[in-house]
Amino acid sequence: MSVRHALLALLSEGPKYGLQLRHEFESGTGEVWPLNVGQVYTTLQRLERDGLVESEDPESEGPQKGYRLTAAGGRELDVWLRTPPDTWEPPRDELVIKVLVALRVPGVDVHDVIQTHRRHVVEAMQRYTRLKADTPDADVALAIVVDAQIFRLEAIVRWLDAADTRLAGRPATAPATASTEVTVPTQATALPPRLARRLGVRP
Amino acid sequence: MSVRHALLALLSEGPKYGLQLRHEFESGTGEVWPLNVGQVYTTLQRLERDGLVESEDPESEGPQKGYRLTAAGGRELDVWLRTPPDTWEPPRDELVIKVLVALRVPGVDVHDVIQTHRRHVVEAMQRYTRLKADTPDADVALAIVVDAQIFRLEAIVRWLDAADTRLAGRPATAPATASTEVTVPTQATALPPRLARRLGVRP
DNA sequence: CGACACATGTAACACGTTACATGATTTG
DNA sequence: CAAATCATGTAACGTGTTACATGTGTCG
Repeated sequence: MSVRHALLALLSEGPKYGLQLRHEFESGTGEVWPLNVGQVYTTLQRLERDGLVESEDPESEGPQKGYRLTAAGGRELDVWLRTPPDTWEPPRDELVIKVLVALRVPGVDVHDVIQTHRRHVVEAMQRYTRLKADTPDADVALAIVVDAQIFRLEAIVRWLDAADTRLAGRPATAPATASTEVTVPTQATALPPRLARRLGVRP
Repeated sequence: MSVRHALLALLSEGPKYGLQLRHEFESGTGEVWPLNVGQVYTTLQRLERDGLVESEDPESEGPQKGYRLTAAGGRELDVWLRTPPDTWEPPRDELVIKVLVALRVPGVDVHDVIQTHRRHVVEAMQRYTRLKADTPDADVALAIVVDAQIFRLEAIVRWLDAADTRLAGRPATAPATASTEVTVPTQATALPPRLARRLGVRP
């Protein structure tokens, strides 16, 4: 539901059209999250259907089709800005589920699984910490996004450690029929492509 | 993608049927995340279509339709268990987007928005901290889920504070045409219904 | 019998992703 | 002119949600 409301927010500054909204969304969030153009158009259609947005006369100016925020759209936006994301029913967390179900898979050592993930997360944290150092002070949006990512990853590491402790001294599930050793697709330790581009780094 | 693979994990213990998978998923994750039955069936169908799972003769026993993990399913599961969730392209974070786009909404004080969310998140943290104290030691799954939630919320609070600092002394956007004060749907400070039930608390 | 739980499924919808199609305008 | 960019859209697919439909068996 983020895109829908983000578009409303951008339109609160004044009428805008599809591609423009894409650009402003991406630049406004530190160029980190790509936004599919197709989704912009379909979302605008749904917003118009729901009366949160109006499209202007396509006759007026050039090939662009401008959209304007309605009063109802303004109210919707205002509520969204102050409504906390569900701290209520906690969101399904893939990593948590992964660790918990790993407990029931025969022949899998949960400690192994946890440590594998820990390594990856720590690597990612180091990448972002480096990126933070390289971020120009002027780019507040990027700085804020990077902060969020670092804090998030840090929390994951702490949780992995806590879980590892909780699960220590636990009987390993019976070894599988055959030891299915699988080579893991190790991701190279480099910047995510978008962020690399963001900093003008050539891969 | 969590449900798909979680089902594979549960099936790695042996053949199971739809409702059974639902029960085991929920009990295995601390009874925190409800799993829709319909989704179980459709997911099983897709898994069978993709050759990761086989359905047993429906003739054999009673009304249940058992599913069995295939070799391909086992490989898929093994890879999934050791593949880190995308630390790569960071996941779109609704709260981050909310704060960033709030910067561009006329008449909205970002500091206000941030503090509103901070209050909600701290409240949620307190709920979960209390819940943690009430959780019997035997319930490892629930303890792990609650840990994850607490660490996650803590990271959000830290990030909100960092963002607030970064955005301090920033010119407030021009006041809106009319001061659109909106009463926020304040959620009662109580346990999430599922967790309340989980602890046998009567609402 | 009637209500309830078990068990399987389908339908409709929202959101997100990728890919493709179609014109208009700019620019080398 | 040809290619790239701007601008708008559509189609197909995966996942998740809610709601409904249908049978069977059990128990008061």
